[in-house]
Amino acid sequence: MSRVVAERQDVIATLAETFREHGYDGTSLSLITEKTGLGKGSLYHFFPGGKEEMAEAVLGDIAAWFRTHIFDALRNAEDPAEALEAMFTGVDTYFRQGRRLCLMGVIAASGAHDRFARELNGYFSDWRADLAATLERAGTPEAECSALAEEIVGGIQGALILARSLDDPGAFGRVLSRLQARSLMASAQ
Amino acid sequence: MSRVVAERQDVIATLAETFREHGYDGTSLSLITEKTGLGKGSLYHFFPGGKEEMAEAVLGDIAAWFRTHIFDALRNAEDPAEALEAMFTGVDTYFRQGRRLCLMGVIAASGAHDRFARELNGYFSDWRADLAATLERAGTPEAECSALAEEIVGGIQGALILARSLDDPGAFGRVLSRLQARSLMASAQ
DNA sequence: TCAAGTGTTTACCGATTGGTACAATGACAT
DNA sequence: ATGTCATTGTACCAATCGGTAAACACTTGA
Repeated sequence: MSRVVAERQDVIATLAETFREHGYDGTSLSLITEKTGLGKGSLYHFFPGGKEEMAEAVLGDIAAWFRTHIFDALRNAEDPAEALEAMFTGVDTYFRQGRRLCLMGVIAASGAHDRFARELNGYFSDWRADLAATLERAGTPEAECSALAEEIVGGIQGALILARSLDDPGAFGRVLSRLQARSLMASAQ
Repeated sequence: MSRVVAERQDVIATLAETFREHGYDGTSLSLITEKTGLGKGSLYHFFPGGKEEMAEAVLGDIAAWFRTHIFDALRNAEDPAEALEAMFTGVDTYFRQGRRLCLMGVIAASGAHDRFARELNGYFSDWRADLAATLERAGTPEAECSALAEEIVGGIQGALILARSLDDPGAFGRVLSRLQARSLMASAQ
């Protein structure tokens, strides 16, 4: 039983990397079969809904990870400034210093975006809301919080695309530090 | 002769919107046939290299547009501050107030990114370089220019993805104004 | 008038797509 | 030992994929 769950988690992790690298439409079942080592029989046993259900599972998994590791940490932190710092380092690690794309962004920029609109909307609006609240707790002027949160969440997505396009992962870290510095400046006002 | 060129330009414009909306892998030849009203024969007459050549033509067209309307305007402007303002309003118009994605970003976030790596790299590095130079001419501290340009170019991409994901085009304009304000602040120092 | 492009239509190609059906296998509790 | 049920391999499906071939019409300059 527990082994089954663990294997399913492994499959989801492999699916995530495959979708990240090839996009939703670029990920064929044969590619999934190759990457996961699972035949169609197994795949459709775990995900009766086929490719769409696989992507949903992956997006759900990612959303859960961010919820527990980033969003909850922002909301529950005693020291909001500390939580902000943890968010930036956590994000830098998660996206492998700019070498890994965000699957939410990948889907949003693909033709499949309307099929997963709910997941995308939830992810980004949760992040924006929790970040804005934490910025305010950290002392950022109230009028500034929402816009700054929007700028940071969007900036992270853009930095990932920029890093990949320029073939320069370092660009991600540079933009990230600037965004972090801005959140510090705002809360020091 | 001139009509042929005009028609080809129309086809490229339709191709661009189709790729933007459906991504590279999500754009099939039958979809292209439907959107352009051209059969395969005509399509392969104009673009013997098939889908890849169509995308290349579109990317080339977009790069040329930005070169003449944005990059050159930045470089040749007498008043750099004015050129910066023109860039932000031009970008806002081009991306239809956040309702239109950037095809360069769409390709970068897709599995086809390595096939068009040269185009992507050229677009983003040109933009970054010309923007950085203009920021410096506008009085931005030298050490700040390159990083700020990077932040702005990336920020625009991220804002487009954010706007689409939140189904809130206005988010694009809000981020854009903040980026513009920042470029003004930096050059006022 | 006629040859030479320039476009377009239509039929077709093998390969691959996402998905289904089902028999075989395996582990495991009774 | 046996029945149950989760898991898997294989064969198969119609539809669509990107691309090719060749006959066809239209314009145009000589």
